Amino acid sequence: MARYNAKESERYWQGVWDDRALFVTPVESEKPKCYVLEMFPYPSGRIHMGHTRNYTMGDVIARFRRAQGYNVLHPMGWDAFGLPAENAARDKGVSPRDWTYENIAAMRTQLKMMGLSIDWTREFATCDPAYYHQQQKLFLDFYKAGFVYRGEADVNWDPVDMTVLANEQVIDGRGWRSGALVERRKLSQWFFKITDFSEELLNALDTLERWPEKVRVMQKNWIGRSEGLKFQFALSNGGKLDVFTTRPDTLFGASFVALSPEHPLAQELAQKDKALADFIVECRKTGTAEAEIEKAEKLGYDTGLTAAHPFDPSWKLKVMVANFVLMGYGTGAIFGCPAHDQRDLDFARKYGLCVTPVVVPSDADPKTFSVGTEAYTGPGKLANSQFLDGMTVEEAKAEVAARLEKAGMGERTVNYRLRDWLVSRQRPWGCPIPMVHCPICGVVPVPEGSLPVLLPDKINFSVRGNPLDADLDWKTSVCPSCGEAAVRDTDTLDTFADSSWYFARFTDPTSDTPVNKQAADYWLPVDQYIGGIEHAILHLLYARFFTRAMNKLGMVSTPEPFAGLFTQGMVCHETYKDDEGNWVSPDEVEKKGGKAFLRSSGAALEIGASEKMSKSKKNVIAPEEIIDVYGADTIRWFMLSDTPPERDVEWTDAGAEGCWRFVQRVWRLAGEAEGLAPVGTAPTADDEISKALRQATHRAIAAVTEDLALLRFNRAVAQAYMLANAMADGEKANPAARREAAEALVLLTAPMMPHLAEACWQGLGHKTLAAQTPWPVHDPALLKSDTITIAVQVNGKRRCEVTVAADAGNKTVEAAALALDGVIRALDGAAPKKVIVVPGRIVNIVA
RNA sequence: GCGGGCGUGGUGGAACUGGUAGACGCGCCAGACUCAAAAUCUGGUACCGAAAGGUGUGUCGGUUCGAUUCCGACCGCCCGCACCA
Repeated sequence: MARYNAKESERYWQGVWDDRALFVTPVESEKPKCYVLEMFPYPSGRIHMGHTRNYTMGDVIARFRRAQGYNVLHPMGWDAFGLPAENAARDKGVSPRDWTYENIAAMRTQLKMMGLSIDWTREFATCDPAYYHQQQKLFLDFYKAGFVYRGEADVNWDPVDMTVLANEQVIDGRGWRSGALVERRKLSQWFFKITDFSEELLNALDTLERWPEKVRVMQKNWIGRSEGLKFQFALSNGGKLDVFTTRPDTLFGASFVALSPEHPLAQELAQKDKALADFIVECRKTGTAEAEIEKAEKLGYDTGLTAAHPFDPSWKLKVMVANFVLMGYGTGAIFGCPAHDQRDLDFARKYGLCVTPVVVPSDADPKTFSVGTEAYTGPGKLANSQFLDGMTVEEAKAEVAARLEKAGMGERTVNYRLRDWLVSRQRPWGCPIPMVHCPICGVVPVPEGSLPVLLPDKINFSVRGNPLDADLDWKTSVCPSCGEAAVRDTDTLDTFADSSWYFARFTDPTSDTPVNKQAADYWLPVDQYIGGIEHAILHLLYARFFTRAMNKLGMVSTPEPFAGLFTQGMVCHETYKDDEGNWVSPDEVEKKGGKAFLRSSGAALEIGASEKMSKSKKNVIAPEEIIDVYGADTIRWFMLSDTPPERDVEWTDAGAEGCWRFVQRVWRLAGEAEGLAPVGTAPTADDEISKALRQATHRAIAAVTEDLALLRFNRAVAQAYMLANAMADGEKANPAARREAAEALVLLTAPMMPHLAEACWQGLGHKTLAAQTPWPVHDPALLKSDTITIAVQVNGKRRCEVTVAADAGNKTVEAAALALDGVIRALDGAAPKKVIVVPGRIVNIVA
């Protein structure tokens, strides 16, 4: 029999699917819906192994659910705005638009070679004017609803390139491109009011049952809810100072009050105090580099002001400015209780402030309990605290809160770590913010009828700063309100905005509103979303925020975008280094007996750890080369085999060859079954071998169905191997049973190796397509056997096994077990004290 | 420091809610076919032991008739957050 020609076959079947528009999703359907989505790619120009893993998993689910009778939506698009296009434009002198669309065309071709069952009629790129037109409408809808506001923000400003930089673009305090020292500047910027949704976003995490626990925990920590008390200190200068604390119980242990260097009061005092101003500048320097923060010494500056203790106005606390107090959390001011907070303790020890324990552990004596170099943060009873003495921490918290609230000096509040989302970017390759700045009317939204605000045809990258800002033709506009000359907002939206609602747009990508509610309500939420763990917080949190905001505006009915989330692991490969320490690419390497040599010279190479494929370590394998050699089905099968999908997988040549062998094996097994019995022959099990084969077939159907539903692809793969092995054992089975097994093998592997399945299915004499064939259903009667073999233990140690009738009673099983030679030998004449029989599982004899 | 996860053969990994540890793949070994090789097929493969048997899921202890699974302590690795009051 001829070997399977993957290349030819794959091209052929992809053509057949295309011609029949097999994966174009019908608008109306009586079937239950299933929306399968993988995180859409950035159009870098070529797909990498990570993409093939991600999209293969999604495709398996899409094909599996389609076969099970679901109406499946499985679309694809492009996250097409962003920096790489700007860099390419600047470096190569091409337009970012052309560069992006050329990359999209190249990647689309590569993805199509994978044989993915995607509805390509719904494809769009976020840089399509039609898409960002709707995004601008959405922005204005959010603006009208109060979800968008303009505020001042501290940003990383590169004074040479005259642009804002993202945090990761600042290296050692300098711009990554210009090398200039980055300044912190206060700029007026647009914000999305994600903090309005803090509570909802947090609470709803509990409803996301099909999300990884890990991601939910990360989001929970990111939102960072803490309950506490906000209250006021009266200051010696007559002013008031708000502080936030989660430990109001420790108020009598207070020994100072501290302000953030960025606190308005600190700033105000610095205007008349040169030394304080210098101190604040000093704090700012150490404040940026992340690694240093950990080791940074606690520094403080005594303002000379004092604060009166709320329960004893004669008790004065020093007001310090301290480098460890954050302006962005709470009120930017705290009271320090050194005995029960490590940071406060470090600070107090350095500046000689008093340390009074007010919470004493239950096993310690309040009279002698003291705090040395470690703050006590555990539970205990209050002491040295007047009316709080003897209370538990919880009781004391409530008492202090109640008293301060009653006195009008404070209130219980909930604080969040989450901050509003700054979306302004001084970048030319993004969605223009549809706002106009008028010298008379101020900030005015562009009227809906004047949308979209299109990007200019030509973007000049030779100017300093944002090309949109330098493009006077583009920038100049008129005020929609008064008609006077005005300028456009030259900022664009953070590209995370683009990916925050694309899943909703896919449900009707041509709608002339951002979403078509009817379509969105039919399809949303996404039933299975698949992507990398690196998006655990930002993308997924932003998408949840957008969905909630759209929900509030009545645009979609679902509050959550993704009912099921799966985060797949990375694709890794061994690394190689030559004797000079240079990385060597796998295609220059020859491996012999577990050692690596340079193919060109034969020089020995050092084999390093398996790491995520990356250009810098040169350990990249190009998917198109693998497809070229083995075909798409082999690479798909590899991506699903062995390693659980959430873990990192290592690409190996040997593994790929193993997959290729299996492709051939399935082809051969199907070919052997071909002429045995006509299509549709009812299988019978009139002899032992046929019965065993039929049982193996139906066990495989049951197992693969369950495994695929739970995304346990590696186990589904193992089940397919087992069925193939059973077919080899069942060569003597009757023709109908062999055909049944072959058809099951083909259909069960069809979602994973779809081209091979079509070829085999045709070979088996079918006129229909495997992709349109219903999923096989197992016969429960064939999962049961007449006899079962169970293990027999003596004192918990396995000694032998016994084969009994499946419906044998415990007494029968017990008697059979006790009669076994192995048991008699192990008992060595002793009488069994107790016999435990777990039906169908085990017998344990206690001697 | 805080939070989360993970430790099983030469190797990737199976083992459902405590019930035959090592499914399935890779690798390796042997055999068949072949002039030979490749491909393919068949068998074997946790460790010690000639065998009987013994030992084994990071380490130590506990619960249990029975523990990879549950509990406690420790060791090691990975990920996330990090002066959040």
